[in-house]
Amino acid sequence: MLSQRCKYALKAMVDVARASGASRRVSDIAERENIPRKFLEAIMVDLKKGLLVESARGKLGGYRLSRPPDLVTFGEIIRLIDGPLALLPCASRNFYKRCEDCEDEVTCVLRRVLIDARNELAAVLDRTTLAAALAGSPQSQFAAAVLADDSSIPAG
Amino acid sequence: MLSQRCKYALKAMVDVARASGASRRVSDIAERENIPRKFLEAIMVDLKKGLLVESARGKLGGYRLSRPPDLVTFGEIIRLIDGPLALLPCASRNFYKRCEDCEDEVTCVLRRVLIDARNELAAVLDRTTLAAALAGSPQSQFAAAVLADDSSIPAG
DNA sequence: AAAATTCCTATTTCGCTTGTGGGAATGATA
DNA sequence: TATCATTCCCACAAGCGAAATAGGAATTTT
Repeated sequence: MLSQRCKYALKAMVDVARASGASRRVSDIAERENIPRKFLEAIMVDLKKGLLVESARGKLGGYRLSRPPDLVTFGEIIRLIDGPLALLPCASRNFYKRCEDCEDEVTCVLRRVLIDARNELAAVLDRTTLAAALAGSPQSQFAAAVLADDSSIPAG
Repeated sequence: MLSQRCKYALKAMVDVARASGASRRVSDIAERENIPRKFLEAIMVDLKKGLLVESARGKLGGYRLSRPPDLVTFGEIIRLIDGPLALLPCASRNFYKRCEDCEDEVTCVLRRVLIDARNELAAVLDRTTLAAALAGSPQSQFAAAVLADDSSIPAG
């Protein structure tokens, strides 16, 4: 399950994406999406640090996407806020961590299954972009190819 | 991510499945799988209440599967211990709960995406059985058909 | 009767999540 | 310059659940 924080982040990103390039204020997003304002402020800072949005301060300030919405995937947002998509760290690609209590990870039956599961889940989330979601149809192979991040993959 | 509890449950179920019908003691499972014994005791009781295993007390006591291993899926175990597979309750099939802060759930863009995600994830976990996992190949369409539990599905 | 097991109840400890509050830094406007 | 509205930063508090641990009751075999 996603954290409340992550759910808010996703809703906020969808909201910002709807602005088609324009800026949106935190207070407006918060009111529209029913998110506590101060809490959302902190979340937006995280999204900014993750380079998913850009910000402007002052009277005409607000947040806007730092990329076109067809280049921002749900998987990317979720990883930034909540971390791994996989059900266990040992089955994660981007947040791999060895299973402490596991004798032999390579032959671990459980891990094999959970890697299958994570791959299917990641396939959906890394291919579905904000643009696709707003358009209704869930596909954008282009973004999936562009955004594929295959760094630091465990051997086993 | 799965809880530690759920990871232990999965490892224990795989361990019990390896016994091919025989009983296994909690202390043996705990030692083999590196799980705190008292903690595992509580987990096994949960698995028993969920009808996934049967128990015998006393000197020759222990746990065994209550069904053949090709009729026990990973999805079933995870749901019993951790609850929904979906990333949000409003995208869950077996643990559906309305999203409080959501104005119109039917048209919610986020929910549509997360339902896709949950369906892909559930497809893997509900079709992969203990038997299939132990055999190495991940498929058992038979079990998926038998165990499909389509009760209480939200309309929207 | 003794030993070994499952099973039940209570408690503890710890860290994380979900916020709230105050105010500093920044930028537009008059 | 003064004012106002915004992002941004820091601290903290309350609550909650997860992960155990402990002790012993109930049950079954020998």
